[in-house]
Amino acid sequence: MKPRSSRFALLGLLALRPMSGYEIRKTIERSISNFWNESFGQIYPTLADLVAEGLVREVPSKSRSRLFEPTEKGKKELERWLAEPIELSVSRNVFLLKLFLARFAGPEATRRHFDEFRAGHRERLREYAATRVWLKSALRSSAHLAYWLAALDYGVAESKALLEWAGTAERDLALTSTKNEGARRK
Amino acid sequence: MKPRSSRFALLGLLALRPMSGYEIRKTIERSISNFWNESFGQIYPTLADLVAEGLVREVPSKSRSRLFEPTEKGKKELERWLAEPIELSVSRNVFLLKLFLARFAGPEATRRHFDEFRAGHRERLREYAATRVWLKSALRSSAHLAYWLAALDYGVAESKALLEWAGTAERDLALTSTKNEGARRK
DNA sequence: GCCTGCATGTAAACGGTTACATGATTCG
DNA sequence: CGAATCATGTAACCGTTTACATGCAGGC
Repeated sequence: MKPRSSRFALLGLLALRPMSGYEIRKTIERSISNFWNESFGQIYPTLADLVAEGLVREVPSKSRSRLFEPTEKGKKELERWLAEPIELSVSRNVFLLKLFLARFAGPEATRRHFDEFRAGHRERLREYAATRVWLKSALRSSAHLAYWLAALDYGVAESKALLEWAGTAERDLALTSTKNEGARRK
Repeated sequence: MKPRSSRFALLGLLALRPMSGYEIRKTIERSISNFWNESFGQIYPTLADLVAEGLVREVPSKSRSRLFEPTEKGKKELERWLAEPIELSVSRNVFLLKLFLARFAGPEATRRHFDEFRAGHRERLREYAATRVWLKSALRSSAHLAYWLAALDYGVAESKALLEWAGTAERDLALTSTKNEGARRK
């Protein structure tokens, strides 16, 4: 995640079709917000940088929005970045941190975290299902479809697995807690 | 992840046993580095902050390392934080971003990403298995064991699911790419 | 006329990593 | 003796989020 991937995210989105900063934000929200986000405070300055570097150019627009598209150089740069190897970075997981320290909390708190965790992932699965239907009809002939479905299924696989894990994990925890009934805290 | 969780991570680790900044770093590396990391540049100033707020105090030490432990107030604060609900945040996923944009890259690049992705998760599973063995013997009587194993299993479940996903996803992609043989790019 | 959504941007603050500086201790 | 590791800390930088400021357009 280190090497300024925001710029490439923007570059990639503009490669789909010319867009304004505002449209980029909306598009992200509707498509990749499950694994990627950009704020306006990031988008507009980055867009200016990309233009300054000749990776993106502004195209004339009838409306008051400023449309941008990648230049040839920009497309090359995008391809280069896409081919670059990915270091799988460790993203912080507050849920796991709290589980790791759960001995210091009451069992009620942990149970609530598990409940919310499950609810969250069930909700995500519902969203994914809706997105899947929509994608298939809206992008019937798009060359991107297969990749976008694959990305969607990543989320589905993850949430399903974590839901299952949550079930067994909580049952296991209940078992050991009844065994050492009494003493809490360290 | 928003509200300064670093401080609580340190507080939680110090609740396990009094530690120096250096030891905190080492402990993180050996235990929760799969889902949490702190750098020295973060640890030492945060430790100073925690002391200034009366959540942590320094305990005398024979060696040249400065040992810290949570105060009563600190323990209370930790418990309070542990009970707080968790908003499941979206962490950026470069792999998925590249998959989403894969139409702009060559199929070789995508194949390589998948290979590395699989290799990475297989490696993780190997590490998890080793950690599991070690944990069970080293913490046989610890009240933390059950939680730590649960946290470990989270990673196992995730990696297993993603390995499976990668297999089917790549196969699906291969199918559609042979169907639309010829045209690449947009 | 007013509210919502469209639209662009800036400034400040934040959380975090990296690099640097320094020196003691331990072990081969 | 020299290298690795222990140990503490600071400064600079980076990417990102949040809040703020501004104003137009379209529909109720």
